[in-house]
Amino acid sequence: MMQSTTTTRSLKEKQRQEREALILQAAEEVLAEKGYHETSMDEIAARVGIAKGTVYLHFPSKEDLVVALFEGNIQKMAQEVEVILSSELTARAKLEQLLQFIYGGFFSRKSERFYSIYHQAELQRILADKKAYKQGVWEQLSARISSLLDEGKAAGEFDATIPTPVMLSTFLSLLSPRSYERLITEGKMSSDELVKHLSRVYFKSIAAM
Amino acid sequence: MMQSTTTTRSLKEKQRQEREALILQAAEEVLAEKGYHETSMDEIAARVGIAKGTVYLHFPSKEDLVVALFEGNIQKMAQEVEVILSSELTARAKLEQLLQFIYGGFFSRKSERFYSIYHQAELQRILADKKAYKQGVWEQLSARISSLLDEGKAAGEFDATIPTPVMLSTFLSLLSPRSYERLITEGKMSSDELVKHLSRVYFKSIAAM
Amino acid sequence: MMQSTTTTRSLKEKQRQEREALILQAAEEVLAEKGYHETSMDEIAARVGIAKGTVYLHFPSKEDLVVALFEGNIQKMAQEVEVILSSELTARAKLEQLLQFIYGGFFSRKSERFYSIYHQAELQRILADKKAYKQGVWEQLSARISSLLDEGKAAGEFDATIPTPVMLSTFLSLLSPRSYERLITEGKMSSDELVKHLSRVYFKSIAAM
Amino acid sequence: MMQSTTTTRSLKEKQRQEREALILQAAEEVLAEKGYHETSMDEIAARVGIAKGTVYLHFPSKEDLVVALFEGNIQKMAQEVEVILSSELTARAKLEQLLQFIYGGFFSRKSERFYSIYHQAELQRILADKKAYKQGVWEQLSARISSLLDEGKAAGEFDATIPTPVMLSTFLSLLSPRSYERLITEGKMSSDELVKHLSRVYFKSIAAM
DNA sequence: AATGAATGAGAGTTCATTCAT
DNA sequence: AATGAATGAACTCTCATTCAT
Repeated sequence: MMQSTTTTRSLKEKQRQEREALILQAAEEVLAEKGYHETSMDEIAARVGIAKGTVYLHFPSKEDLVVALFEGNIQKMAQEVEVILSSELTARAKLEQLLQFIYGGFFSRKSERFYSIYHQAELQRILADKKAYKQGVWEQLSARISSLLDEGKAAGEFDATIPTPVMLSTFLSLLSPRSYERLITEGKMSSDELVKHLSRVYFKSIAAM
Repeated sequence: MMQSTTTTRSLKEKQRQEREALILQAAEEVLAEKGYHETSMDEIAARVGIAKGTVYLHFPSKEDLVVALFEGNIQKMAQEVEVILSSELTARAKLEQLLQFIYGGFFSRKSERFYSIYHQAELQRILADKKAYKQGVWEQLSARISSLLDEGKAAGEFDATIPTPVMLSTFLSLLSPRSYERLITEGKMSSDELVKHLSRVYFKSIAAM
Repeated sequence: MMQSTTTTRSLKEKQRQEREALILQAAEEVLAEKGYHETSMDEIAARVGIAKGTVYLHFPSKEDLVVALFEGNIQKMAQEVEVILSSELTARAKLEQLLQFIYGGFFSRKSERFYSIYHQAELQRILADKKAYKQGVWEQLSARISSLLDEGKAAGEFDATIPTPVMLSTFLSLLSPRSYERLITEGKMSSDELVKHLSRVYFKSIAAM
Repeated sequence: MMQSTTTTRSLKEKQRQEREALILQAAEEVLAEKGYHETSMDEIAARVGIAKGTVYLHFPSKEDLVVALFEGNIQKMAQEVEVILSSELTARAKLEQLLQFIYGGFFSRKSERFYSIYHQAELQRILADKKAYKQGVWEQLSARISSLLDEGKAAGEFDATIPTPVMLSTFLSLLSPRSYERLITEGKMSSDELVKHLSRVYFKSIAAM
């Protein structure tokens, strides 16, 4: 009896979370396609195949919906990045893995879209108000990579005459693949090849002489 | 009489163009501040100090207004770039000048805003429909730089084992200064210093060995 | 067996009526606080501690719920009034008792709220459609008091030159205590004192000369 | 030239005010019929024969619309009342004029509706937030009448043993004609007759003995 | 040519009501 | 019987666009 209740509850809870995931997924799709303002709650609901009101059972507002979308994605990304960064590799190897993760694992499967959404200026404005995670996650990542670059300099791997912020920025620009995207989507090369080239070019650029 | 009319006409025409410039300038400001959808025709008109209807005498729609804005900016930029590219310098020197132009001349004065607007995904969608100039200008620029890189390879300046598209992408990412912007605005370095560092890093990365 | 069923049934029936009473009570509270349209079925259910759907098992609609609320209150009030009116007192004494009942007994305990709800224009509109009880009860009360006033006139207690409808209206306005309420809630006087003053003033106003 | 501009401007301004008056009038009608929450901006606009958006050109929100409605009415009423109260009459005569004004002049023409709207509890809640005028006008009126009653007591006109707040409340209840309304609308008597009766009854009730 | 009042489609949001569990 | 997730009509408000003046 008790079990039945518990079972029922967890079943419902599971269904609830599944639906929430579907909503987030649909939102992600439409947002990537149309951007924040041209995405309507009606369309998100329609894509999931539910009524508009139902979306509001899960997210109290359109803003909250996209915030949840980002928090989920950023959380997941941050965790996987953390695994890489806390491994026992050289600075260079960690950065290479990071690139591989973004382009191969994370990016090409899921975050192609994530990036395309995340960089929408309209969303930046919305998310800016809820800085918590942005500073809490993005800034953290920046700090971690800066340390890594400094370690590399100390270990004689990297060129100490290049300011770390410059190294960081050029690396981050590799992680926010605006231009590189095209190379893959236009079929000029595979993501593996691209990562190989970018790694090589990047490490050559910052290598100690 | 005839002359008077002509004079009047050209005077009026001049006023008209001045006003059009004012509208474009106001639009640029508000777009940079608020993004496409949160920019209202009302506010643009108000900033110029004219009536909303008057804006429509110059541009048939909000979309056309921003398209005109970009066409103007891109045209100007393309011209100046052309001067650099058609000079008698080495490939490397041309690319360095290009960077200097973006960060020093064009970027810091005017295109800080241009870039912040241009990268708004909402606008990309709008502009995508009117590909004409995008392909006509951006693709042209890409093609010119690709040739330049190939020349450099041929001249033994650049590393021929790096695919030109990769070189191009990394160079273009230097021209679309997302991350680099911060370094300047946060006061970590001057735009001159930044360009120096970026040039050095970039050419080191693609240098022939 | 039969008895057990009956017992069970009456037990359930009793529980049902208790719950119904709780719903009505909760509805009364929220309606008094927020008015009809700002009262949601959700909040009523939440206050009772049951599900929204359960409320609909007792009342087929929000409208029906408030109609039931009034019918209950008016019924109770009518009964108690009837006791007073059918007693063996003089017209004046009956009217005094009526005032006392409203302000002391009924009003201060329960119908402060009843009145505050009943006078909401939004509810009047709803109730107007279901005139049955309104005419059936309120009009009845009016008729009874009119008779009483006529009796008083006949007995020489009241001033026969004042039209009975006027007497009735002024008396009814004492029973619908809009302005008088404040005197009590602002602590200017007790409800007993207020009734004493109102009685005195009222009977002075209609006294035979 | 200048005159033409001025004329045009004042003409437009006049039209604007006329339309604003039409909107207020329509709002008044619908509000009286349906109450605040069942009144939609759509319906108000439809009654005026304009688009919904046009209403928002005159009033920034539904709330502001009804606030404006009341401020206008209360302002007008307050002015006329002030004329009466600052005249050179006896306390009693002033109060009689006040009654006449409400029932004859103001009430029967315009404020029958005003009262029916003003007493809607839903509106009270809205107006409560913008107390300014409520306290500024209604409380002022109450204070003025209290003084008047005190003057009457001092002059031996009124019964000093009745607390002024009680006198005030009974008088105010005459001014908020809930029950009296019926006497007129049901054709039992003219408003003149009603005022005569109410005056007589009221002053008899508070008369010094 | 210039104005800005007017328009109305479309957005986000709420909530009484229904119904599968 | 009881639940509460799902529904969708209806609401307020915005703003690009039009057009009479």
